[in-house]
Amino acid sequence: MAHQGPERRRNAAETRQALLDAATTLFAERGFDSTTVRDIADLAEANQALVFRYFGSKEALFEEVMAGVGRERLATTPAEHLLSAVLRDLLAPAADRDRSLEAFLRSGGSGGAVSAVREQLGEEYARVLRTLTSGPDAALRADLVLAWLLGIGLMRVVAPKEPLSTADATEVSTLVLGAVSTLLERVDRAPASSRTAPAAPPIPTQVAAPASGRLPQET
Amino acid sequence: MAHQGPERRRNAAETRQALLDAATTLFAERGFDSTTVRDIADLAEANQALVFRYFGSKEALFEEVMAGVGRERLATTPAEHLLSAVLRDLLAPAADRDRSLEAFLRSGGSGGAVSAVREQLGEEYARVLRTLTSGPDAALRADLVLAWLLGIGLMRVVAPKEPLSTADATEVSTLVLGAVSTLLERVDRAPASSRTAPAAPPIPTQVAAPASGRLPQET
DNA sequence: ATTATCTATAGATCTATAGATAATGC
DNA sequence: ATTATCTATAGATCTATAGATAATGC
Repeated sequence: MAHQGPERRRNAAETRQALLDAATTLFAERGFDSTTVRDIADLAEANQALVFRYFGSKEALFEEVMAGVGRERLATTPAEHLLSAVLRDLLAPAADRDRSLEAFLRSGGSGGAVSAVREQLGEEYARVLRTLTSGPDAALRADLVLAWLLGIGLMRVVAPKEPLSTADATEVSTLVLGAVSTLLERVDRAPASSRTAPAAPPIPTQVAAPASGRLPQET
Repeated sequence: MAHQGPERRRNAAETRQALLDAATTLFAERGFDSTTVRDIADLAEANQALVFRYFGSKEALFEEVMAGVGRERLATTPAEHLLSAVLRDLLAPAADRDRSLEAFLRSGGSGGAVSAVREQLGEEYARVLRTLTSGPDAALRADLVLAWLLGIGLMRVVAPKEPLSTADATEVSTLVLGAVSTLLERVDRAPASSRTAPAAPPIPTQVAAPASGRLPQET
């Protein structure tokens, strides 16, 4: 019950960040609706009114959470590794997982701004995945791959179900990447378009090496 | 604003059913948290207190909603058609869709009893899908298929994303069933088990004929 | 003096219950 | 007389704001 960790000396920037971190954790664990502003402030060991001072509203705070980690990875991961990077992340222990995806999955019931942010993030992932395949229905195939990733996240985290929720990450990746490469490569339906669309780059069917997303930046 | 539809004469059974239907619709559209008991009563044109009289609590009402349509189909659909049946349902217009799946997807942030019901429904689907494949990791493969279905539902309904959200149902089914059959059939990793486990039944790769779930029962 | 933080509270919910009312069946 | 329905409200939230307090930098 006692305070723990180093006392923060009055520092707006640090307090703001502590609130953002606490919000990320709680939105991921309980979703938007079930998380109260007071819970967030308590976890951050800050005053509840500061949430409004620093972010304006609970919804604006959610937007900022969703704009965080996930987009960093999108920007730094090459397209052909995105799939295995997301899979690896999804299958990692909760501590070093990208919590914004969980927040996404647990906030399906919230409307308004929350809903808008959710859809926007989906667009961004799909755009990158789309570059992995070609042909007339490339976008649809890419969406299906994204859907699979979301579904796996759902069954590992939100509605945990054995054996998937505790299965070995490599085994899951192998199965998924195998089936996905089938899905992305079979473009033999419209041979006429083989000249318009260049061949899609091959999808690595093994788990990629750890991404650089979390490495400290060096000069 | 005026009442519409035939006035219900005092009839507990009918009122109860009207509340259950309204709850199914609203839980599917907004999730558990964002739906209020008063919304449900209003849609059912009933008094708010009757929700508690007939169901006990909001959570108990949710449990009853989730126990409905989805389980009917589970009981009546042969395993080898479940996959395409769920797909067809998922891809159908909102009006004749099984709303309990949407309620499931939109209630990821709710804990307690709601969470328990969610996990239980997942178990039941997975158990049926599991019969479609064999080998040491059959259960894992079945989970992955279920995850895909959930993810597709998510991107069609909860976080609608073009082109998947409006894509032709048959086209989606073809793509998914093709990739899934690859996933389920490749059991060549453990040849020793080919004697213990009988060959899995073939997965139809076409959309099945309309299920019998909604046909009126004849004598 | 500036500004990060805290107190107190308005105002709007929401679930759930107790007890009153009124329509039905005998 | 029975019981389906309604009124009124308790009690517990929750987001958000206004204004007070107190730690920092000059």
